[in-house]
Amino acid sequence: MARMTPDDRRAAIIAATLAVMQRQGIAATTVRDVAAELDASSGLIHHYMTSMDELIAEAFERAAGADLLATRALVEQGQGPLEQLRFFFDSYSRAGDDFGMQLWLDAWAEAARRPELRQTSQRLNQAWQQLIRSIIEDGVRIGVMNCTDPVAAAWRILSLLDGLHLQEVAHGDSVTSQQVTKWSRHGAEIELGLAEGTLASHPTAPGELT
Amino acid sequence: MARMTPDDRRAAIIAATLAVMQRQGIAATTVRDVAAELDASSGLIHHYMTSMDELIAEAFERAAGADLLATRALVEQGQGPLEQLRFFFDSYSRAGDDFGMQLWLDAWAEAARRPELRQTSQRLNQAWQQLIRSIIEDGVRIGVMNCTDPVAAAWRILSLLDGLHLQEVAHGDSVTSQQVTKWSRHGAEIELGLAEGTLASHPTAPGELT
DNA sequence: GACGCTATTGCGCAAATGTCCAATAAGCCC
DNA sequence: GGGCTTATTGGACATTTGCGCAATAGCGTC
Repeated sequence: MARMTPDDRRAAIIAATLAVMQRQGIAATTVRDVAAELDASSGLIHHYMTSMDELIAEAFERAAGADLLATRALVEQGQGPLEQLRFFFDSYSRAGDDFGMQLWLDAWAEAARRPELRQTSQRLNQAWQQLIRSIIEDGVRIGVMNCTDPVAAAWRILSLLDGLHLQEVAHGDSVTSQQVTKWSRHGAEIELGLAEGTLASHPTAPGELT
Repeated sequence: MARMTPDDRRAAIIAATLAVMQRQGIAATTVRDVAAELDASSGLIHHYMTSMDELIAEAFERAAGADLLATRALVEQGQGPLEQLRFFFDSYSRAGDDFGMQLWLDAWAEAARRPELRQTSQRLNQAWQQLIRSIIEDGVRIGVMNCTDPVAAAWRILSLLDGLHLQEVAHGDSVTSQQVTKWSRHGAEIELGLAEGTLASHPTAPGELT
């Protein structure tokens, strides 16, 4: 294997770990799999990471953190809180695809037993909630949303999204992807006193995929 | 080890598995741990269970199924849909204590890799949703609840509960137990067009703990 | 071109895991 | 009490895991 600078190698290891994690889930990710993905030796991973925990926590943070940044960036392009919330849902459906969501399921379950992973997962979930909360507070301030407790409402909207996605990813045909999209948006409409359809997917959202 | 009838032994194995699962999580439950809990040999477990998957699925079903039955029983004691829904929340907070909920987190995450567990988990989640749905349909029929899509509303209420509990169990101090109770009930009130406080914990609910 | 630093290798080790199987012994019927 | 059924044992086996270590090789410096 070509010799690399420590920074580059570290980044490459995390990227490879991420690929394996997405393919097999956190629990089934092994040092040897990561090494194979890198086409390198297993010893190399331990030369950079002191433990498997550290490796997993760091890779998860990178994956989930990237989703958060992408959503934040898209939200900031929205004109006003309503469009911002619409973009939020657009982006979240994409970030919460099967791969990403299985990662979150693993992280939540493993959080009880992996302290580093737990911290990362908690911090990112709080960041998601704050993103929603600030949109709601803006919406209330300019009078397009109705909400007496933005903190609670933000946790509810986030939890509803996660709970629905969870059913879709864990059980497949209980709840379909379209239902998650439709039901979660409608839930937010009810929560914030919006007319039905207000949060329906914006057909010309910037950065839209498919 | 004393010789037992197959039925009794099978029940004992499942009970022991459950104890280990609660202590260590589903992913970390091993045949040897279960055998040690039983104070029996590891071979005995495979004499009754064809695979580890079956063992785990069956133990999970027993634990989660009991919670469902308990909640159903309590709900049936409610006079009218409003009290029934109140009892539902009372019972769910109890069923969803840290042990029970961590089990669900493990189950959802492991569902992708354990087909039998996946089936069990999916079936039970659907049963929970149907329980809520039937309460809502009754409530709409007699005019005390307002809901145009009981199926979607039931999934939302269940997912909201799961999503909030998830934060509480996985992250501890992001969301407190009281907030889960308060926020999930208020979410259902908004969803069903009920006055705030309608679903607040009933002080004299039968079978109430603590 | 020689030298030194260190990225990289490749194997070995100990522990853990699911599964299987021949041997043992406990209860039941005659 | 003898014999049959089968619950139960206890360990063997192959595999996988995280981790450590001595050896090797790539790259910069003089």
